Amino acid sequence: MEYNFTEIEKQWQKAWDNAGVYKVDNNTDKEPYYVLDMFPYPSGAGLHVGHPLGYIASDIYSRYKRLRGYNVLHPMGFDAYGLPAEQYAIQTGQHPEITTKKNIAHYIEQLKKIGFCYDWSRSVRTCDPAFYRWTQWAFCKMFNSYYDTDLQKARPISELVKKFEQDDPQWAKMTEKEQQERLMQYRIAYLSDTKVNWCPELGTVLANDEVSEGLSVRGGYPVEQRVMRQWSLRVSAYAGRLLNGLDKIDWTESLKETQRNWIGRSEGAEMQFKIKGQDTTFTIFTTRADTIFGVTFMVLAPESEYVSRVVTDEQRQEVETYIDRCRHRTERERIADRKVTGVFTGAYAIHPLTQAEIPVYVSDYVLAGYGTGAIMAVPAHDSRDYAFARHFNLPIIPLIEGADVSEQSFDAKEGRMINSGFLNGLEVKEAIQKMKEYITNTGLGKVKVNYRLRDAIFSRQRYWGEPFPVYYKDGMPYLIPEECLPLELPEVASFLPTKTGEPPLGNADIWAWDTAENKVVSKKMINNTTIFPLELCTMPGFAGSSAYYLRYMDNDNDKELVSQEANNYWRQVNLYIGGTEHATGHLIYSRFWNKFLYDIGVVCEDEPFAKLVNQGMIQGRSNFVYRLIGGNNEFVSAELTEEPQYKGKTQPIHVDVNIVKNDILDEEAFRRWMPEYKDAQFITTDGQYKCGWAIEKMSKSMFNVVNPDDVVEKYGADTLRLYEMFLGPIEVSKPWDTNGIDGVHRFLKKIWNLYENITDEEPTADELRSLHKLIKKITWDIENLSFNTSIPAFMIAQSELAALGCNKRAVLEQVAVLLAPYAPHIAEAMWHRCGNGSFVVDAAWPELNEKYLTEDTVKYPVQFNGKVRFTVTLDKTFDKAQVEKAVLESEETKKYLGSAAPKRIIVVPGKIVNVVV
RNA sequence: GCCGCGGUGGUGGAAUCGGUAGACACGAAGGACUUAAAAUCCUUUGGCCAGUGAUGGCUGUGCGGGUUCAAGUCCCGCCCGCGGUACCA
Repeated sequence: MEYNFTEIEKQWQKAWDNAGVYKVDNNTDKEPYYVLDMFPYPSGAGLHVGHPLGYIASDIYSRYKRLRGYNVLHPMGFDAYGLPAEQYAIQTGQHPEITTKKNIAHYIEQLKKIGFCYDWSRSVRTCDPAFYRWTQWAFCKMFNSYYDTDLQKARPISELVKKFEQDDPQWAKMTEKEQQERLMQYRIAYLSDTKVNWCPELGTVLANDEVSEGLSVRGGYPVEQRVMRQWSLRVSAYAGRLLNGLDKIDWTESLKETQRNWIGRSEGAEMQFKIKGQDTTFTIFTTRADTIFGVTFMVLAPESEYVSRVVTDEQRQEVETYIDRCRHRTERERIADRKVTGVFTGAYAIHPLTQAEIPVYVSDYVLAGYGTGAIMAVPAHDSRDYAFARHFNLPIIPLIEGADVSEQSFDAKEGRMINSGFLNGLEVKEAIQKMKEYITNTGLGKVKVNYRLRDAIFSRQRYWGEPFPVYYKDGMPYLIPEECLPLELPEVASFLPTKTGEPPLGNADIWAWDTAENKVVSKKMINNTTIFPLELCTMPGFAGSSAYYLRYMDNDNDKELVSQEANNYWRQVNLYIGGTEHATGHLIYSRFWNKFLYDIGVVCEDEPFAKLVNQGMIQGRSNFVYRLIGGNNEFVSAELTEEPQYKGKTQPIHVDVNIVKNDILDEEAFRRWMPEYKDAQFITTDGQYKCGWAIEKMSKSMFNVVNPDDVVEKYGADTLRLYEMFLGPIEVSKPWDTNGIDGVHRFLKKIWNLYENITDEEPTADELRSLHKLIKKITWDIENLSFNTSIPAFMIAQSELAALGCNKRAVLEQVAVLLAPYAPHIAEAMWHRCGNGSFVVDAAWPELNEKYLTEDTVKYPVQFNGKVRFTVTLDKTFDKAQVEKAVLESEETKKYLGSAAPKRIIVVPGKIVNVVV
């Protein structure tokens, strides 16, 4: 019977659905195993062939684990808040909720066709009030917590209040507002005036990881610095734990390294400097305390609060002009224009050791957000200080023996100290240590660890996000009661900012909080005694994605984010698959969020994702046609474009890859493709028009987008799944090249043919050897996530079994189970053809029996001086001496040895023989 | 600049612990079946050299060295590509 994939896939998807085979229960005696895909943002374009790559891999792994007897949680949901839907709403007036719902429905439909074993009843979407209730709830918990730096964990803010009441006599005298302001400096979710990445084009602030080279990652619009009152999350408090936690998790080294760099731990010292003639001191941070004798000037960040304190009257005007200029420069301009700039403040610091007077400058190469926003400049040993010193003609004192600083600074931390008083003669590393001891002992400063990681800005001036459960009384934020959650997103007349520049929620009429009635009421009723204005910002994209994996464990619980029982059962994600692009965003925020929930006792694991694999990107493979310049709609076949008569006279044009097969253009389809090509003429060598190709990003404008639906329709879901795996290792980026898909499809046709006239006869030794070779290989592959190498193994098994004419149930049944994780539909049909009534997902993974693999003989490659010359087949039981003897006696050996005597013979039993002549 | 990853036929890739490099697939060439096409099947297919031929020899995993009986795999020094990050003191 012919392999009718359309029928098979339709039939079994329906049967699985009806039987609810993928429903996951929390109450079983089975071992749990949690496999998760990073959930997608449902864009209007739908899935392309690149999206399912990771999903297929995780699906194979999930199905395998299930066959091995685990209770596997393998859910899918949607990261449904985000900019595109809102931008679309602004342009068309279509409510983001409607577009989002439509897009999600489309995604689900596409995903279902591929035959994933998701339990759809556990699905979540971040824009669902039943879901974002818990996002808001976590925010409230963060608002009501502070980070105890002694215990290194979050604790209730009420504990801090108690401490203030006991230890600080001032506390009781403060007004409520003053107390709230003080607490705000400790809360994990806090409000502050922050310098933010403001994107005027998007009308919102962006987190650091949403900005790249001064442009917004989404849209590529310029970003500038602005001070705004914003919500932030105190992620930086967790920097140490986020760093140390990396040692406990099984992620790729490169991803961990990216996070380590992002967290950016650096150990150094903070030192105090006095200002000459003033009662002011300021603190700097340095990792090179040893270079203290080389300090020839100091630099403050333009935003540093020290600036206004130290600046002299004569310099004030100039300094203010400079600061003003810095403020108006966008980050992009700063990056583009690396010219040295800065101004003298007129102030001098006193060198704590030499008492020398050191000029204090302001320059934007010092960042306010890092360390103390002030540095001691050592031009001889820091390239940035060097450039500054050169520009302003400041002295440069070399501190390391033999360092030539006439052309550039010597930044390496090596060599012997000179010009450095009591540090002279020491190696740099010793000098750093000694200097740290010195400043600690003399009280000049203290040893300090700094992190680059900054707090995450948590406000967005946007509509399509989670509302903050916050109202304002006397300018201070208060939470709405927990039992009133979720605070639902209100309707607005317009998705644009208001005329007065408020975020879109400023357009909502019903958006005030009645503290007496505990409900949302009309803004008109605000009286600031019982009815207060609500927060107008919404939460950023990473809010909803930070704890979604917990929700799948217990997704219809309306009492808790996740119950203790469900969390204690599933614990954490065992295998997480997704792209590297989330290395410094989602994967930091999620770990932070999880650690916070761990601190407050909601989850039992400190790390959310035990093992993480990054799937590579699927790139597009574009095709080109070559239009003859000045020709009459004539197109030159690719192989002719370098011929003298056409060279340099053609223009490559992207052509839709869907009308090209194996780089051969469907000429008729091309003429129909666009009106302008209606009378296209083709110049070819052999009547076939050959297209050129290139690897590019998969995108509409390159006409290289391949839709999985089309592949499923043409070849079936099983072929798509197999082929995506066959393309190469899961973690490597590779182009989608349909050229090889026929081979995989042919394999499925061929294996299907084995399942005719199945008998109960005893399998032969050869058949069993084929089977067990396959069991061993596939098991190893899946355990090691090496899915690409399994497909050849299946192909080889198929051809071996076909050659043996195998139709034995005992063999074929097992092959069906092995294939089931990869190609579940055909495997189900094969399983049933073997006479089974149950579903193949409920079968048991085949047991490997090594005894079927052992052979009586070994084929030894025989090398002479490392070159393989021939092979001999010898008894498996032969020891080294017997092998050596057999090889030496062989006719072939005489040929290669001639009269010479071998110097040495290496025998690796079971492997190889090397004769050294 | 720094950090990370990679470089194997015409193409995607395999070689999992240092042990026959190029499995498997695509493409290409030739052939069978067919009125023809599609589908299917068979043969050949890293390069070079010799031979009518079976075959034999040399060479070959980015480049140059090294370790080893043996290197795609380990070590040292380069080159190239990709990704991340960047005034982080």
